[in-house]
Amino acid sequence: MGLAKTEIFTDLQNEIALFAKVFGHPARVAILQHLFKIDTCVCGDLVNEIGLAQPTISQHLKELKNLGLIKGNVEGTSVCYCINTENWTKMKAVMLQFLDQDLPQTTCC
Amino acid sequence: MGLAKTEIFTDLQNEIALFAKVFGHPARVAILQHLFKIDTCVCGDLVNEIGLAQPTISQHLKELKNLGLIKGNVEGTSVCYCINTENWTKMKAVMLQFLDQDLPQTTCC
DNA sequence: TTGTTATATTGCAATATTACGATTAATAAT
DNA sequence: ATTATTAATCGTAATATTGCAATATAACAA
Repeated sequence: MGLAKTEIFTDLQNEIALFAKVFGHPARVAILQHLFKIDTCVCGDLVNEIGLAQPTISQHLKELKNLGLIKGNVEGTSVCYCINTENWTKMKAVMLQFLDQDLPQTTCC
Repeated sequence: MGLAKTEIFTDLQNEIALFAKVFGHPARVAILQHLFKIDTCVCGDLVNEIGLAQPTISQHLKELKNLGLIKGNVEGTSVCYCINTENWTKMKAVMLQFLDQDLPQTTCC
């Protein structure tokens, strides 16, 4: 199929999966790390920094923007991107809750 | 293509993406949540619990096992699965480092 | 041995993802 | 106005993912 049966899972499970999915490509990880490092930068900088073609970077930026993790601001012919700190914090809370569960005491091996 | 250019990214970026990718499907999130909740369970229980076909669950379990996040133990005709707590802790450290970066002070909008 | 149960593997169809060339749109500079 | 610059969009090829039916495997039971 190639299509997840989202309807049989909880909203939280689907939300976690959606966030995780967007982090599931090293280019998007690299974009976010770069934005954290230098606060704001234009699309062209990311193209140079990362080394993928401009349409490819643009596509990755779009996915990050769709999930609300970054914001873009048009400045002349450039577009300046930055972390959406409010949404990042919300996302982090969701992911931490998942990652930070109490480890089981019993294991099977 | 459908194939990430992993060679242009750092080991850490690729590692983060690999972990995130495995969390990028709600079935695998659900499996892990269930294992955290009841410590250990056999494959068949997960099939009932989650509601996907047995081969599908088996495939998701394999991916979690390949990344080292769960362990499987053969018990007669059943296989008992549990969280690999040591590797989970290691994974968590990597992901937290990524998620918990200091928020930028400057934004572009 | 024969059958039963539980899980893994194989094969495949449907869909999604990744990457990029070509093009478009929008602003800026001359 | 014309041209350059920047980024988004479109179209498409290559590959990956998801889900399951069918089958294989492995352990136990009678």
